[in-house]
Formats: sequence, C-alpha cells, structure tokens
Amino acid sequence: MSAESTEAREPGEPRPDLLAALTRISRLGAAMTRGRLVERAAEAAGLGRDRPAVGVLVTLRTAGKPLRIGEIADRMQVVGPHITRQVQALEKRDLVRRIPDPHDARARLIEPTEAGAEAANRYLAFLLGWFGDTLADWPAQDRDDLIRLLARFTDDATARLALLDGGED
Amino acid sequence: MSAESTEAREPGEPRPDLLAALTRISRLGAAMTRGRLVERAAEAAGLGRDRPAVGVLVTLRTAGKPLRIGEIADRMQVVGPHITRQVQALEKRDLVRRIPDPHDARARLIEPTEAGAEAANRYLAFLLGWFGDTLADWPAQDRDDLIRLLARFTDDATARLALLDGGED
DNA sequence: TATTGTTATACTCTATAACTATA
DNA sequence: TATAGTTATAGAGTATAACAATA
Repeated sequence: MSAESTEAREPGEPRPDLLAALTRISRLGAAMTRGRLVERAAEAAGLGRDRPAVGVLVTLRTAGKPLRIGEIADRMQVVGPHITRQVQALEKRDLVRRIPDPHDARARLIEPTEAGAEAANRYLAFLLGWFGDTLADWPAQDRDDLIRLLARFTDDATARLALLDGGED
Repeated sequence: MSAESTEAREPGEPRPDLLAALTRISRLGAAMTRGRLVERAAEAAGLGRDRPAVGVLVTLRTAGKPLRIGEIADRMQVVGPHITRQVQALEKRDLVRRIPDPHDARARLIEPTEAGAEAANRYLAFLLGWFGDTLADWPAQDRDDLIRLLARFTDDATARLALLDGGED
C-alpha cells in the first residue's frame, strides 16, 4: 500500500482525478464502439459492418500466426461458440481459411487469407492513424509517457482482474 | 526514440507501441465489463446486477445535480428510451425519484434518493479503491502522469470523435 | 411545428446447454 | 473420461419507430 494518496478514499469523494479519468475512459469506450469510428475503419478496409468478425480478423492479424478457435476466444475473452460463428462468416467471405492442426485432429487452425490480411492491415492503419492524429499535437514526451504507462496499467489491471475472477471469494 | 514515431505509419506495421496499447485497452475493457469487477462493485454496494441501471445512478451521482432523461442519455451516450426504462427500474427500487422541472412541464428531473446516493458512493468507492490498489505500487510520478495524460487523451479523442460523427464524411 | 419523454418492438452481441468427434 | 469444436437456444443491452404531451 502507498503513502497518502491511496488512503484518501472516503466513500463520498474518493480521488477525484482518478474518478474523472475513469469516467472519461468509459465515455470514450462507449463513443468508440457505439459511434462510427470502428465502423468507419471497417468500411475503409472494405470489411462492412460486422464488428465481431472484424475483431476476430484483427486478433488473427496481430497474433501473426494461425490460431485455434479456443485460442481466439481466449484472446478476445469471449466463449467458443461465438468465435465459431464469426469464423464461419469470415470463411464465407474468403477472409479466413481453416487449415488442419498437425498436432490435434479435433482442432483446426484459422488463418487470414491474403484478402483478409490486407483488410486487417487497412483497418488497423485507419484506426492507428486516427489515434496517431489525435496525439499528433502532443509533446513527444507526453505521447510516449501515455503509451508506456497505459500499457503497464492495462497489464497490471488485467492481471489483478484475473486474480479476482479466479479467486471467486 | 519517438522522433519519427508519428510518421512511421505503414499500413502493415503502424506504430507497434500504440497498437499494443490499444489492444490492451480493448482487452481490459472487455475483461472489466465481462468479468466480475463491475458486478462485484455493484453487489458490494447492494445494487444487485443491473449494470445499466447502475450506470444511470453513477451518472446522477457524479453529475451532482438532478438531470433530465435526455441529459442522462447524452452523458451515457445512449438513446432516450433506454434511460426511461432504467429510471423506471431504479424508481421501483427507491434508488431515484422524479421531481418536477420548474422550467419545462414536459420534462422531469431525476435525482437519487438517500439510499441511491449512498449505494452510488459505495459502488464508486469499491471501484476506485480497486484501481487505486492497482496503482498502489507505482511511483507517484507515474501514477499522476497516467491519470493526467489519460484525462487529456480521452478529452481530445472524444472531441475528435464528435467531429467525425457530426461531419458525416 | 419542434421538443421531451414513453411505449412497443427489433436488432446486435454474447452466453449457456446439449451434442459430436477425437485424445 | 476429458477436451475442441459445433449447433441450437436464451439472455442482456441498446436501437428504431410510433405515439403523447407540452413548448
């Protein structure tokens, strides 16, 4: 535990700056998914409006290697059947294909097709370009700090979240 | 090393650090909502598992003043009918009440009851406590930087997002 | 006529349960 | 018998459309 700052947690007014930050994150998240940014990125990539399927494609793209259904589900933190359906939809559009898993005949590996990989690249380029533009006017120091601290924070928080879910107490 | 960082935006591999950060944010968001953190906070506050209704209550609590339905919807970035239903549910549980809007007889103002305000406080205390604990081991400088930069970033991004949605092209 | 809110309905996304095939 | 995946169904959350009341 830390010195003063984390102790000033009265039920009424706990750490106003943190509360403000969390409130903003929540609003930004809502604005991103519900707003048009993600849809525009998908359309700019020629992927239409199927957001969950785009998520699968991006997961495969950032993984950089073929993944099994269960592995995609883990990375996206959703259950298996959901991925099954998205992969089927992507397969119909020739954006992914299934290849045998040499180690396990029950599973198959999913990989993007060339078209799928290119679409994922365009999607990510759009999205990262947009965020890059948002940060373009920032001092380089602040920009680097934010990206670095954010990565660390999400790692810490995700790890603690896993503890919470695992501990079930 | 961030001199040319914003220029290295090739379609294939654009700003790996930013991509990594965004991927993590997305995963953290999924883990938070789908995981049990929000539900635990709500249960710790005696609010049960009705997440959307909790969101309304927290919105009212952080606003610090009675809000109209439309204003709650704006702040939560959802449409009106959704708020109508959540407010009705909260009203049945005596967590909010409606008071007349002195300036407009069409609208009514929603405000938390004492029980509602206390539950919102407990909820926020739990959530902020959890995040505070996550940051507890951090150097104070990093902690402050993160909160400050995050607030600025979400403000900038939200403003740009509004432009995008408004400008419809 | 424009605006605030409500009611009723539909859609998107994800979860759970039951089943098949391979390990 | 355990595990990977699929199929079928159910649920949560939010949107759209049609309407009522007041400005």
